Amino acid sequence: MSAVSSLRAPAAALDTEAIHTRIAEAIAAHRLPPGTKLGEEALGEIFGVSRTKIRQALFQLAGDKLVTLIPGRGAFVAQPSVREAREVFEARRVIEAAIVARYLEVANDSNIDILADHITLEEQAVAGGSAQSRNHLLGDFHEVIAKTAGNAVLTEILSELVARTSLITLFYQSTRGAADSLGEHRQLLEAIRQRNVDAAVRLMHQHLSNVERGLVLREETPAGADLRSALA
Amino acid sequence: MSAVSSLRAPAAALDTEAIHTRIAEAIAAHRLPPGTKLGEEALGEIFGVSRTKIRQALFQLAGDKLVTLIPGRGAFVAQPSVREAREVFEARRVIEAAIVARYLEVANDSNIDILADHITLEEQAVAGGSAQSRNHLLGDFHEVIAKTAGNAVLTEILSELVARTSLITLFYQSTRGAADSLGEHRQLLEAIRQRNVDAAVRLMHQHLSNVERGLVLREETPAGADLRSALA
DNA sequence: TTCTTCATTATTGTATACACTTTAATTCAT
DNA sequence: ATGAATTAAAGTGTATACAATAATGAAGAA
Repeated sequence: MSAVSSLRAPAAALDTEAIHTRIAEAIAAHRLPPGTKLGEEALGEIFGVSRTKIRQALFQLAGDKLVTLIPGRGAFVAQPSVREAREVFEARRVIEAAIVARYLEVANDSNIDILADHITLEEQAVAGGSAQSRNHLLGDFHEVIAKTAGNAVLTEILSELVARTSLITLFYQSTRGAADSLGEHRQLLEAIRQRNVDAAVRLMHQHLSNVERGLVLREETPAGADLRSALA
Repeated sequence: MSAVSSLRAPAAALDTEAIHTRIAEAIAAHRLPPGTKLGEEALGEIFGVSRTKIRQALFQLAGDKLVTLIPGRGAFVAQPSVREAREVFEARRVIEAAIVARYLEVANDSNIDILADHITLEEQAVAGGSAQSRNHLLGDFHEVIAKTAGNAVLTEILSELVARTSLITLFYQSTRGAADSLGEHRQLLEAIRQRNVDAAVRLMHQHLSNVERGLVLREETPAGADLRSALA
């Protein structure tokens, strides 16, 4: 590839999946707050594609429950209800208790070291990183465990729930600091190192309940954000 | 509405969601076997809409893992791998164990009567119904419990897993009769009537394991089916 | 001013046109 | 007759045009 082409080329049109990922990440990273209008033409201009691909991506995002489609009105970043928030946390407790138990069945020492490294990253982000990278790493911790546990179906379900959790914690302004979650992750790692299944399951359950308890579960309606600065 | 209009009208164009549902049901009901090519033009003609809506529906179905999208080649009814089959059953055991426990917390006698009525329908279908209605009712049993348990997030996840299970049991020709599942459903109902949580959870777990064990988990590749007769 | 009504504008919903890729068929060489 | 190469057909990927719907704003009446 020539330097000229990389300068002048219109950046090889993104496909539907790439657009889906970009928007999903922007929502999870809190760059697109709940309620934001996702106009098709505006998104198409940002990504340099026609509305066709944008619409497909928005349909997929609606399937992920990250976006709400209102017929005739358009797409908006989802505003999870209090009920939905509680249900997502309960679902996560159910699934992640099983995942952490399975993790302890299959994980070897090197798997556990990878988890420890991840917690080190969390520590650095809590110490000096952006709120965005903190949130991302804290959610990723759960996905790392799931991936090692080895059930791809459960892992994918959890990924969707983690993304929804990110939306929930923004919408219901969490009163918890990232340091609280980090501490609980450390405790969980300790139980894992000791191969204590009961303790690990219990800690995972408590951790998720603590995060849920940290939410201010009242109905509110914040405003939207600027599309271009969030995505471009 | 006049009789004339109902005779002549082109049956009010179906929307994307309706098309999605129709195809999903056809797959779950085994009228569209795994591997069947889902041509966009053919589907558009069947439903009387353009490829635009068909494509949106196919994208959604791919998200449900009922359809596989191969770039440039088109959409095909999914052929779940042996690994995926096992993972779906494990996921169901995890989720449904939690659901049945929650069910016993919230269900009143009238809820349980509804479940009993459902089993009566299963008995009738096993006695004299079509294979199609038997399969549908046997899967529906699990969804009825989930719905009563009251967590919509878990219920929706389970619905998708039940649909995938339907695909799996067709692809890996089950050696079990519907009567086996019916018997296990009856046992489960009995435990529920006695409000025995441990027994109910154990029976649900065993039931799902038995269904999985009834599968012939080897790789195979059956042929496709005729679109029009399955959907029109 | 404030509410209602109507015209205008903007945006979504759908179909269609075209480019490009894959598949199939036909032709030619071996 | 078999297989490779070429050409035609069919189908998917994307953009765009048009129709239908909803949001916006102006004008007029209370």
